[in-house]
Amino acid sequence: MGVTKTEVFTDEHNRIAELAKAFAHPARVAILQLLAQKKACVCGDLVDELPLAQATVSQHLKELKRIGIIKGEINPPRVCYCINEAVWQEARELFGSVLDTFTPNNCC
Amino acid sequence: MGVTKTEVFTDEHNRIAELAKAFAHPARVAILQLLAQKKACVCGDLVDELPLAQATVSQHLKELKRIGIIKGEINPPRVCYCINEAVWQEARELFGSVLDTFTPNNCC
DNA sequence: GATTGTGATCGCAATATTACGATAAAAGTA
DNA sequence: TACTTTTATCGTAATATTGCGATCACAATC
Repeated sequence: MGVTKTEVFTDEHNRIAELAKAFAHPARVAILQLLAQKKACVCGDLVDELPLAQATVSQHLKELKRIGIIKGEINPPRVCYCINEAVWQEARELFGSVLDTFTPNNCC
Repeated sequence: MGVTKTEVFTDEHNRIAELAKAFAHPARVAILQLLAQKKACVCGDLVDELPLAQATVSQHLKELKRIGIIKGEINPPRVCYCINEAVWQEARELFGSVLDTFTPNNCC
């Protein structure tokens, strides 16, 4: 297999998993952090900051765009990437909804 | 390839990515939520709650245990799984450290 | 000592991910 | 039109992940 059975899980669980995937690779964490702190924005600048080939960075950007957490604005010959504020907020809320509902137990 | 170049990223970025992986699959989100809300604890109960085979659930539990976000206590013939509070807190802090440092921009 | 209940592990198949060189695409510039 | 710059995409290779049936391991119980 290798294919996740998304259809048997709730939409919320699938969405949380998808948003978590955005952060589930160190390069993507680095990209998101650079964009969030506005230390970079243009694709080429991100490539300069990251120890990865241009093709690889572009691929990660594509995945982040697919998830929706970033958006790109073409500014020939450059492309400027930015955090999608609404989705960023969605991530905060969904992660919070899971992480904040932990009640310590004495079960084990 | 298929192998992440962890050595070229910071420890923090790698750790965030690893913790995010815990949430990067809907089954694991469901497991973590069940444990956080204490609606299940024993492995068998988790299997009953999830639409996956026992072997698959066990594998996800192993991965969560490897990451450290859950711990298991053997209680023959059962095994009781619980959230590792310290790591749960670590996740909250690290995710927060990224998600809270977003300053809206007017770049694009 | 055989049986039972519970969970871990093995082995396999299928798909996904990561990485990168090479090349294409797009739009401006000479 | 040719050239340059920047980014996307293609193709490929290697490794990782997901899923499950079958089996193993362990301790309790009969």
